[in-house]
Parts: sequence; structure tokens; C-alpha cells
Amino acid sequence: MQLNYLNDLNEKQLEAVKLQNESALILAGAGSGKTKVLTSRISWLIHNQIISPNGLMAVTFTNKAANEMLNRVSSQLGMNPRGMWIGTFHGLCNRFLRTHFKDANLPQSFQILDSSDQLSAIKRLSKTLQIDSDKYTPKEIQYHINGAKESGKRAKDVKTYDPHSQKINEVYLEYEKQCQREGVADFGELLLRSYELLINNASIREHYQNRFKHILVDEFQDTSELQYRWLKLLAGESNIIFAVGDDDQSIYAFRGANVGNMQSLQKDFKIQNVIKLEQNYRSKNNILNAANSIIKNNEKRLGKDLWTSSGDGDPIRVFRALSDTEEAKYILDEIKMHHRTGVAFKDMAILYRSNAQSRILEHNMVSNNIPYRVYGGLRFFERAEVKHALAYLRLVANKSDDNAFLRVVNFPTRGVGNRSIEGLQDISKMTSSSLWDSAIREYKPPTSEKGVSFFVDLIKKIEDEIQGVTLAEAIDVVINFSGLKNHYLNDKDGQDRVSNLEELVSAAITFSENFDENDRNLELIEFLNYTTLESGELQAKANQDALQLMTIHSAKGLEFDVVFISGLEEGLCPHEQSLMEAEGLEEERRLMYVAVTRAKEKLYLTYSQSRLMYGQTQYNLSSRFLDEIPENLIKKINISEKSNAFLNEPAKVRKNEPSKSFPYKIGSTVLHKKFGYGVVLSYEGSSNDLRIQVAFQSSGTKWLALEFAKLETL
DNA sequence: AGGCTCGTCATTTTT
DNA sequence: TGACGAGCCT
Repeated sequence: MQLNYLNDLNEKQLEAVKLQNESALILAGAGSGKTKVLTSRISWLIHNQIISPNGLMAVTFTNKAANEMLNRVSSQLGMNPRGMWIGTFHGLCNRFLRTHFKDANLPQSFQILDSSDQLSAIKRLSKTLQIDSDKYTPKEIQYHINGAKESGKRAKDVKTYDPHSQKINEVYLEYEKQCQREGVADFGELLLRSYELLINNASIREHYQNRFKHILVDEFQDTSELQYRWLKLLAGESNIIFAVGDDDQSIYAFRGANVGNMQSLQKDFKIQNVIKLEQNYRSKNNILNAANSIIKNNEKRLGKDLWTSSGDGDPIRVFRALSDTEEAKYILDEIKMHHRTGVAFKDMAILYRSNAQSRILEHNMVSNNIPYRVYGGLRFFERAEVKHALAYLRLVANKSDDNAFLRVVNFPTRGVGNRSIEGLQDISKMTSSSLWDSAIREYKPPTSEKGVSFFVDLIKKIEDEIQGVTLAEAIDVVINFSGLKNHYLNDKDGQDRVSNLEELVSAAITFSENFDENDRNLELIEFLNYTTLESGELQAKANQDALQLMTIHSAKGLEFDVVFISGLEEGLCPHEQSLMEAEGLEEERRLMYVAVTRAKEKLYLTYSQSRLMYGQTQYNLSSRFLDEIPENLIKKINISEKSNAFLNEPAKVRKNEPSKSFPYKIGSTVLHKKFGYGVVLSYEGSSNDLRIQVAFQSSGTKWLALEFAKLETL
């Protein structure tokens, strides 16, 4: 029987979907229908009874992608996919650890720390350990811990070669103990501990290896070293991995993604034939050709070319502005024009490399009454008031959760000052017990609605009140009994926060509707997990017809009729910081590739001669990526030839050869009398007050007046 | 406890 | 420039 979901697949896609007993790597270009291939394959495997729904696992990175997969599979097969192992790496690991909490040496009700919880846990620990937080910043420690976990290492496995990292690793060791004591796990821990459990427990490992005959992975180029090792372990000797990815869209190396996994996969799973999906169903040919020409400048790639049968479309418009304001104005005018001709705001997007660029754009949208939406702010479950409310519940669920304790013991304020808290911490340290236990130990019946003992009574009261009530009612109890609601009602600009608390009650109602077990306690715990694993965009605003503003990173996976890529300047895109990193430029180029391939119909590339950054006007050269697009695909707009002397110079600098005005090559090493060795990053200003930016090995990055700086080339 | 000033810093981000 | 956090003052 031919299934209707297979009907509109092209030959290559169909080949991928119907692969039999072999692992596969599907190189799926932007807009080539990779999600479709992945979900169709799941449906095909199940429908042809090659496996049962329980016999496969499908992993993605984001909840959004996971949900989309679940939805498509459920509509293709007309079944409820809830029990299936389709989810994010973290979500599946969480499920795995809950199932085997005893073997994983975790309390059943263990709570998950998000990044900000993790950071406050580290700050707290540093204080207890009397670590100098200026010398060893909490951020640096967090980076070390996450990096180590990402590569599968416990503190005891990390090799340190200098006193500084030695010290930091000692904090990591203590951090592990603290988390264990408090019954919490950070994001990296979910993965690492799942991996370790599989390694160390043969019967569990064999059980899962026997179960998941097919493992499907989305966005494979984004997998980290540990994630790959975890997948390999689950695959065992004989299971089949179906990995879909695009090395050209690997833009997350900075957070641990390892494109090398694509080569490793081919080797480890003896993949003979990599299937390339190169037909693009999204963009016009001019756009694809531009993307192809840009990305072919990268040396490290598996190689593929996108094509389409949908025609050339408009030329790509390149606009050079005199200032960032002018750039914003041009974009705005074009948007208005397209809107008049019938393009909805929500089908147009402005992309930029860094968030700071959004301000000036937003400013223009506001003054012109264009509805817009900026992606990437605080998410719902990350808001302070929501976290406060949840912290009460977390403490009820797990009394060892010191993070939660500290968050709410004095919020809303109830006269618990630093002295009382430090007192409790001392007791906890001496007796190695939780803050809650210390509070119990010190308990004296409160005489007023103040103090730690009153707080203890409050938590116990909340605990009593929520027995047997629904989750939503429980949250209602918390926000009322805790005094949170009152606190915000009395706050002159707390109205939004009150409605967020109410929104949290609705979120709980929705959660309960989809929760099909009867265990109230379990429901609470799973809800708390859900709030950290799925920090969630509020859906309501998504339906508004609003112009989309976002970074290139957050645009990955999305598409728009009209796309503006703004700020295409050297130093901004490619970002100057990235040029210091190994293979940084190639990743920046992939970023450009991702940005370009977001556009369906029309693509605008804009840059500005001057830009206000950090309160100073910077003069930037146009991005080298613009030069990588063939002239015949481009229509230049309003680029006047009469530019000042400085701007006639750039070609030479861009080619990166020393010239009269720019005597030092960008990227070359120089020696300064006082600052020592450094690398030339860029130039700024014009002939007589030209300044040079140098990153010095020991004294940081500095701007120097070229006229006075005594630099030696090496 | 809350408001204030001053100093610092400034890609990209999901879970 | 402007956001944020530490620390100080009231």
C-alpha cells in the first residue's frame, strides 16, 4: 500500500526514507525537507511493521522540533505518540534518569537546574569555599564545569596543568558534591549521568540496546562529543542510526557542537553512501546561488550544492547606508512598501549578528508604528516572579533544594536577613545537612509573621493545603499563601507580574490536561521538570502579524518571504571576536549561509559606513561575504561612488595586505614596548587619526593611535 | 530593605 | 551608549 505521506517526496528523499538495514547520514541542505524525511521515515518504519512505536528513539535539540515531529507522526499514522521516545536529548535523558533513579543514584524527585540556577549554585558554593570571585569568576567556573561535562569528564578526570585551572576544578569537585547533596542536576548532568549509567550498568544498557533498533537524530551537526558517545552506546553493535544534518549549517561550535561527529559517524557505522538532499523547496535560485557561492569558500565541508526548480526570482538587493540610522530607515521603507503590496509583517524578518543591533531597528519600528516582535528575550518560565512561585513548590517537593530555599526564604520579605541566613549556612556546613534541616533544628514557634521559623510554618502549611488538590489549585495556593501575589499587587509596576502568575496557573491547567497518570505527587514533580526543560515562548504573541527581528542564530530553521540581513560589516559579520578563534571565520561564513537561506522570495543585504557602537562611531568596511556573491546576482542600491579617502582604501585591507595607511596585516603579530605581543584585529578612523586595534596576550585588547604606537612587526 | 550611584563590560544560545 | 551588579547610604 502506498501511503499518502510518501506521495510528495522526491526521489532522494524517498531513498532516504526507505533505507533498509543500514545506518545512514543524510546531508540535508537548507530547505530540502529534512524534517519531512525524518518524520516520514518514522511513519514508514512503523507502518511497515519494521519496528513497533516502542522500538525507536528520535532525538532533536529543541522542544519545538520535538513537538513538530510528534505532531507530524501522530497525523501521519493517526496514533497517539505520547509514549514514544521522541524528544530532546535532555528530555529523553531526564525520562531515562527518572525511570532508573535508584541506579542513577538520584532522588526520585530530583530537580533540574537551569543555567541561572546553576550560576547561583556556583556563587553560593564559591562563598562557602571562600573563593575569590574576582579571580575565579562564577561564569568562568560555570564554563569550566559545563565544558568538562560536555566532554564526559568528572572533576576527578580533568587534567589541570596550572594553579588557576586547578583551583577551578576543585570548585567543580565540590559542586558535584553539592548537587548530589541537594538532589539537583544541571543540564549537562542529565546527559553525563545517563551516559555513565549506560556505561556502568550492563543490564540497563542491554535492555535499551535491545529496545531501540532504530535511532533517528535531527540536526546531527549540532551534536556534542558526549551526545555522540551516548548515541553510539545506545546503538550498540547492531542498531541502526539515521542521522540528518547539514555541516554547512553548523553554527554552534561555541557551545560544544562538534561537526566532526559527521565524519566519525561515517567511520564508526561504516556508512558507504551519504545521501544528499540538494533540491531546495524554499528559495528562488538567485538566493540559492548566492548561498552556494558564499559557502564554497569554506574548505572544511562535505560539499553540496542547492538548486531549485522555482526560477531565478529577484536580484539580491545590496544597500550601503551612510549611517546605521539610514540603514534602518531604508529597511523600514522597503518593509512598508512590501506590506502595501500584500506581504504580511510576520512574513518579513530582519536578521542581525548580535542582539545589540536590534535597538536602533526597534526604535524605527516604534516611531513608525510597525508591529514587531524581537525574539530571544526572557522566556516565560525564566521570569523572576514565575521562578519564585515555582521555588516554593520545588522546596515542598524536595526539602534539600537549597537553591529554592534561598530564593524564597525572604521573598516576599519577611525579616530574614543575612545574619539569619549565614547562621543557617554555618549549621548546615557543620552538620552537612540542608538549610531546611537547619531551619527545623533551630525552630522556635514564631511570635510574628516574620523570621525563618515563620517561613518553616508557611512551607508546611502550603504542603498541607496542596494535599489532594489539582496542580493549578496548588499553584494558586502558593501564590496566595506565600504573599507573592499581594507583594506584586502592592508594587506600582507589578501588574504584569501578577498576570504572569495567573498565566502560570493556566500553564498548569494545560499541563494537567495532558498528564494521564493519577499520582499527584508525580504530576507536581513532572510539572517542575517541564518548566525547566521547556522554558517556553509564550504562544499568544506568535499569532500577531508582527515583523520578526532576531539574530541569525535564532533564525535557523525558520523561513520568511522577505529577509533583510543587516550590519554586513567587517567586525560585525564576520564578528571580530570570531576571527580570533580557530576556524572562527568558517563558522561565521556558515552563519552567513544560514542567514541567506532563510529567504524565500526576496533578500536584502545591508551595511553601513558608520555605526554607533558603545557610544562611539565606528567606521567599518563592508563584509567580505558580500564580495563572495557574484555580481550578476546583485543589484546595488544607492551606493554612491564619492566616498571619503578612507573608504577608497578598504579593498586592500580586505585582501589583508600591508599598505601605506594600514601597515600591519590584520591577524599578524606585533610587539609593543609596554604591552608585549599582540594580534592586529582591525583599524578605525581615517588617515590622520587612524587607530589600530590589537589584542595583547597579557594586557587585553586595546585601541592605539597608529601615529604614536610603536609597534614592531614580527 | 530598598534606592541610589558608580564601575564594568559589551558575540552567538538550547536544554 | 546602556544594562547590570556590587556596594553604599538612608
